[in-house]
This record gives sequence, structure tokens and C-alpha cells, in this order.
Amino acid sequence: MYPEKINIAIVDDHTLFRQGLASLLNDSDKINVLFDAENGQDMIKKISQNPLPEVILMDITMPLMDGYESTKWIKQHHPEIKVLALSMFEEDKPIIAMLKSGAGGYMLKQSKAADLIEAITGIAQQSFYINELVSGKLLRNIQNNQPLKTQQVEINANELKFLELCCSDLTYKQIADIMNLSPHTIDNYREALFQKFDTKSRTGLVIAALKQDLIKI
Amino acid sequence: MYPEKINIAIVDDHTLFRQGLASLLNDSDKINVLFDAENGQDMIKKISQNPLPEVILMDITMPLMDGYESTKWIKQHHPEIKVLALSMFEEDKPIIAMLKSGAGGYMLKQSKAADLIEAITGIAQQSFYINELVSGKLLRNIQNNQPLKTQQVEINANELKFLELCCSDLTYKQIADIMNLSPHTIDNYREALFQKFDTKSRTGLVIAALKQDLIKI
DNA sequence: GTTAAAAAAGCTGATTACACCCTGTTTTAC
DNA sequence: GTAAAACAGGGTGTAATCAGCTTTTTTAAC
Repeated sequence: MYPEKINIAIVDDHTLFRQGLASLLNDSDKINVLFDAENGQDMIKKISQNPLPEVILMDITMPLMDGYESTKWIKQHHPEIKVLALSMFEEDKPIIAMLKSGAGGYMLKQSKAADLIEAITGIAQQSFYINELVSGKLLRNIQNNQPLKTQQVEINANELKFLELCCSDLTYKQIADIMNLSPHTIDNYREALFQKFDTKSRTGLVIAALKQDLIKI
Repeated sequence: MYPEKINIAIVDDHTLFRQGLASLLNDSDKINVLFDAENGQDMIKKISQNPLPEVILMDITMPLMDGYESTKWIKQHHPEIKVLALSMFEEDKPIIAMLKSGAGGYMLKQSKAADLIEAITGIAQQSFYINELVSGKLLRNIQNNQPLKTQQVEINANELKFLELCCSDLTYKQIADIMNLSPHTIDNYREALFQKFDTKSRTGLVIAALKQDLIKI
């Protein structure tokens, strides 16, 4: 009566989630979990040791090799495998980035099991699946058509050091002393960074650097 | 041969994780999952509708009623129930905060199923369980004995608005215009906040406010 | 209701650091 | 040798910082 079960793999660094999900999906008569892996590197190893899955459920944030890289690797070496991204985050950026990396769909971990199974069967047949919760955001993003990531700014070690020292009450003169540079050189650094970050004040500089994860506080 | 299974409940807003974990744990001959809930409010409802569990696996970040509040409620209304916090984060703050709220242990979602079952049985018998990964951090924190949160600074709505506007290239004059206040009043705000945050510059102010989670960027 | 105390808002003026300029030197790479 | 980069000096206008003070509003006591 039923067609063949869909063979899948699960890649997620949270062991409890990974194994729990495998247990849950194996209870279904539509899904068969071939193997699971705790990051992209582990996945690459296990793909060579197991039959190829039809669908891979892919977490995004993982150590060693994250979901973006892993998905790209899949699409390069086994383009017939469909990737369904699975994440906690409902933000635009990771969703779009995963789809750009080659994922055929995106599910939230808040989803119900039945919806996930529907997504897996959907993606297996049609190569893509976008659920409603996410599609609204997608549409908005595509319509706005604004570049997703403010293009990463290239900075060197000295500029980074300067940025870190900027996150304080230190005056530029004091920063110059700490970095063993002339205050005028610091001026040059500042102006260069103002241009790069499109800002006009030290505060704006710090905020921009923080937003781009260049510095931490 | 085996003793009675341990009755537990799972509280987590990620449906897939919750149900997957339930499926996984129900496969064990030591654990019986009585019910699950997607947040603290749901948990309170279901506790009244089900037999009392011995142990509750509790996520921290949840909508409507988070892990801290939920654990406090448990300890107030059913102090005999042990709470095992379950989270992705290995940071000090949430761990300590959950233990303070009354949790008897803390497990990372990166853990293995066997470790979780060990933790559950451990906490059921001894009322607490701290795994090694986390205990190192705990010890460090206790040894350092530094206050976990720099004592919260009290600020009013206007000061908060001002702080938010400070995170920009806007000059104080422009901020005064936006807030419909005299630039001199802005001076007063700034000076008051400089004192509260023990800083001397706009940059220091923004950094301090960010550190205290008063503003987001 | 009056009134004193406290808090918030507003003002003046002086000093300092920041933002921005142009120019020149040293270092590095090809 | 030349070009690019990093570094450095001098100088200017503006915004930020800071101290001290007055006025208005709020709070609370009487």
C-alpha cells in the first residue's frame, strides 16, 4: 500500500535533539533515518559509509563545519540529495543564506512532527518546501530586494585593535600611546574606518563593528 | 528486576525537540514521559490534568513563561518535583540563574541520551545533578565569587530613549530635537548616566548600556 | 490648600576631544 | 625605481564634556 520509505539523514550538533528526532521519525511509516551526524565533517564521513539519503535534515549552527558549508558540499558532491534546513531561528538572514547555499526548504524546530514529515515528503518529491510561517518573510525579503548582508568590511589587525580600544573611555591620544603610534596615525585609522563603515562618529564606529561581529563586549 | 520507571515531563517550546526527546526517552526502560508542554503556562495547565511527575526537563527560553519563572512556580507549588534544566547555552549566566530559580541540575542539549538518562535518574534520587562540563564553570564562578550581574542601574523611560538614540551618528543637538527637549536637558541626562554607569564618554555609555542589556543593536 | 523639599528641566560659559583637512615621510612590494 | 601602503606632522571648526547656577514641575508633609 505505502510507497517506499524516504531515506533521510540528520545533521545537528545537539545530540539529544538529533537522536530524539531520529527516534520520532523512525516511528513514522514514511521515514527511515539512515544515519545522523553531529556536524558537516562527520556528515561527509558518514555519507561515504552509508547508502545515500534522499533528504538531509540540516541544522545551521554547528561546530567545525556549519550548515551553510555542509549544504554547499552536498550540492557540489551529491546534488541529487535534497537538504531541508532545520533551525530555531525565524530571522531572515539564516533562512535566506541556507536557501542560497542550496537548501530546498526551511523548517523551524518549533514545528510539529506532522509538518516536518510533510516537509520531508514534499521536498523529496518536489525538491523544495517552504512553510507558511517562513514564506511571508521570504517574500518580503525578495520584494524589498535589498542586499541581505551588508557586505563584509575588510579590516587589518591594527584596525581591529583600534576598534577594540575604541570601546572604552580612552581618548584617541591614549589609544595612540597604547598602540605606540602617533595620534595622527590613529586619525588615519579612524577616517579609514569611518569610510568603511559609512559613519561619522566614534559611537557609530563601535556600533557598526559590533553589528558585524568584528568586536565583542 | 528493574525498579519503577521514573515519571517525567518535558517543557520546551520547540515541538520537534520536545516530541523527539519524548520518543527517545520512552524507548528507555527507566523513563516514562507523562506529558509535555510548550511553555510554563501550558505546563501549569497540564500538571493539574496529569499525575505529578518526579522530574521535569525544563528549557530556559520559552515564550509566555520561561524556564526561570516556570521553575520558580514548580518550587512554590510542588517543591517535591525536581527540575532539570536543559539548554543549548553553556554560558554562566543562564546556568546560575536556573539553579537559583530552583533547578537541581543543568544539562546541555549537546549531551548524549545516556548522559541525560543518568542525569534524570541521578536527580530523581539525589535531587541534584551537575555534569562535568558545566561544573567547571560553576566552580570558577563560585571561586571568583564575583557578583554575577553588575548591580542593575535604574533608569527611566526618557533616559532609555536617550541611550537608544546615542547608538548612532546623531549629535546631542539632533537627539534633543528628536526628544523635544533642550540640548541642555540632554546634557543633564548624559551627566546623570555618566555617573550611573561610571563612564566619561558617549562611547563608554553605549558600551555599558549594551553590557547591561538595556539597549539592543 | 499651602508650603517645603526634591527632582527634573533649562541655561551660560569654558575646556577638551573629535572630526576633517592637506601635506610629507617612511616602509613595503613588485 | 616606482607605486602603494602605512605612518606622521600641522592646523581648523565643531561637537562633546564639564562645572556651576536658575527655573519649573512634582512630591509629599503639614
